[in-house]
Amino acid sequence: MDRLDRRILDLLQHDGSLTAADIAERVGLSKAPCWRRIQRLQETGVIQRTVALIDPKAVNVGTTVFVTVKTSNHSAAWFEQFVRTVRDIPEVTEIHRVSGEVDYLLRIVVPNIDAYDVVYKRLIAGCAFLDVSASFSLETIKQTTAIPLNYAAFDD
Amino acid sequence: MDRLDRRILDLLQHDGSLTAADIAERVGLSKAPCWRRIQRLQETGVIQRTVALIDPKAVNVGTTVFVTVKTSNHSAAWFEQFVRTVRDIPEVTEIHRVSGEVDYLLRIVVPNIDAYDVVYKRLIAGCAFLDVSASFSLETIKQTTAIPLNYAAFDD
DNA sequence: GAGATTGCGCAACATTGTTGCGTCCGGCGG
DNA sequence: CCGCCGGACGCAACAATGTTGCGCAATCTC
Repeated sequence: MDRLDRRILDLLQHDGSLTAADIAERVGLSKAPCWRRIQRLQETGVIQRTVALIDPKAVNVGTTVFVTVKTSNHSAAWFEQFVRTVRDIPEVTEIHRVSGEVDYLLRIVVPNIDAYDVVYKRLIAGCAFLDVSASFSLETIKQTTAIPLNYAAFDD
Repeated sequence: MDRLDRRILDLLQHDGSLTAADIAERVGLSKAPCWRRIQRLQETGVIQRTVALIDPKAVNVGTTVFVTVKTSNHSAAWFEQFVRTVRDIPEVTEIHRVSGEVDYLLRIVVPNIDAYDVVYKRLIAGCAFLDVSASFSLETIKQTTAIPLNYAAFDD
């Protein structure tokens, strides 16, 4: 993993439809070795996958909700039940166990508040919580999947 | 936008490297009209773009922090200054104005806690806050960019 | 300093993207 | 009831891109 790989990653995480020839030209390589680097980055899992990003509002799923959760039952059994409950709900796009006041933070994407309530009821039906608190996104000011690659520390 | 478009979108948001022929076969279409549908979805902005997803840990940027922010200055000028401050920080991957106890929620991606502190200092240098509270992700249980497309209400 | 290793570039071939055209189905007006 | 018209599909050809093998140069190792 050198500077070239980093530049390739940065190009691809902003535009995954770039051709190997495009990238080769921009990083100053010919297309075959560039393609092989991309291939290696995929096979080693540095590039997990490439996906299409859909405009949520264009498909009427434009409401994002952040839900914080507290549990009173800090057991492995509760955790497993919790994961089983939330992992397969497609509206739940992120689940983090976090430090601080709350125990878990969920990111939920739904068409509207009514649809959130359906998800909420499905949550509390599958699992016991000490507290569940929803915070609706009124305006998404920025949103990107790009990871900052300015940290030069990882030149192997 | 019909059922076929929805299936195409769902395939592409899980694997953007699928060829038009692959998708055509899975949705029961021949490749030309399928390609034209994909093209139309891109041109109308339903598909915003396709990107490569990078394993954060593979590039040593594996720490996610959720930062909630309160302001005492609810003015348009403050908002503009806030957006200017945070929008161009690459470590800040999401900015939401939210309902509830706090005013804004930021999602920040950094290599470690020290790097978060650098971002924090950059934040408070550019903008005045009533409160800033960080919550570190200790474990990412689920993470996806896929939007739930099970809502059949949008058959135009 | 010689051999081994790694990565690059060139060139050929396979696969996929892209376009034009003819056909079929469904809706609309005569 | 019939014929016209618009939209979407399928087929086939062509252009662009992905993919692979091979030879060469630079670097590292011993």
